[in-house]
Amino acid sequence: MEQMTQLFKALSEEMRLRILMLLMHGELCVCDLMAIFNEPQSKVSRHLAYLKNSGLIKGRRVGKWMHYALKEPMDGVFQAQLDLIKTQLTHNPLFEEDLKKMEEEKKKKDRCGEDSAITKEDKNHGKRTDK
Amino acid sequence: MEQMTQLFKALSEEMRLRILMLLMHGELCVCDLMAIFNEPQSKVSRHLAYLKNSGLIKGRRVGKWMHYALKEPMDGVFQAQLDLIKTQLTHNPLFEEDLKKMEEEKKKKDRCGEDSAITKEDKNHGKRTDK
DNA sequence: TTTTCATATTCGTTTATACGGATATGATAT
DNA sequence: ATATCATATCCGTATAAACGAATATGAAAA
Repeated sequence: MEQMTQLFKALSEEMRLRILMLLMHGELCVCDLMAIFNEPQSKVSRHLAYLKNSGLIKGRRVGKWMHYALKEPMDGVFQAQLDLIKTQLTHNPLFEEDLKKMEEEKKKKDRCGEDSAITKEDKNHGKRTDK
Repeated sequence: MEQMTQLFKALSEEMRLRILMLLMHGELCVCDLMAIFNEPQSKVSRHLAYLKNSGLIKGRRVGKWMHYALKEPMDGVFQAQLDLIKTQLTHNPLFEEDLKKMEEEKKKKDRCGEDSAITKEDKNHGKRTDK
């Protein structure tokens, strides 16, 4: 019950909704989100912390960057809510714009942890940092 | 967008969720809700006002009573959210208990505006509404 | 080790919510 | 008109959220 009200509190703030909508398409790091939203770092991090505390997302460290993704496995109730929200908000111009900016951001080579996955050996001389 | 965040704010409080779950089964007046929740009148009215301002419910005056019901027609996005919430919360003990108390409350004859519906003409033609 | 970079967290402040008790309002009853 | 009833709203207060700027932390680079 309290988990439920906490879920809705997490969903009741615009930036948090925007973050969740983006993470439905995959992992992102804080610097990506800062670039996409053009918002100060403390604000982005604060909302990420809120989402994490609410049980919606998880973070993992990749070198000096923090990558965030939807929590896996996601609570069934939460998942159903996210599915619904996705259908309801996907065609909203604000989110479409965010998505477009995200794609552009991902194209940029030499982003934070490079393309979010591969390419770790290059800089780490073959050593793996995790995963 | 703001309508969306406002919706989630409305859903992020326990009593407001309980009220909505009950109104899915039909109209109720403030005094019913006070009795079901055993909570002070100002608290119940405050949350009803919040739900009304959020566009989820409407009130109509019936004599000296105010009857509240889900807004009709309900915004499509809102309706989908309520449908989902209903499936997710129906089997929660708290809401089951509320529902049971609601039924008991409805059985009580000589409630506020009688059985929430008909009986408008009767009492407007000189019949007593309490006793 | 020292510096730098990405991010988290803290600080002081502002705004929003929530609460119970008290009072205002609007309709009916006397 | 006055009283009463059901409800809305206001009061003072308490807690939670939100913000940008500043600072702390932890990993990598120099």
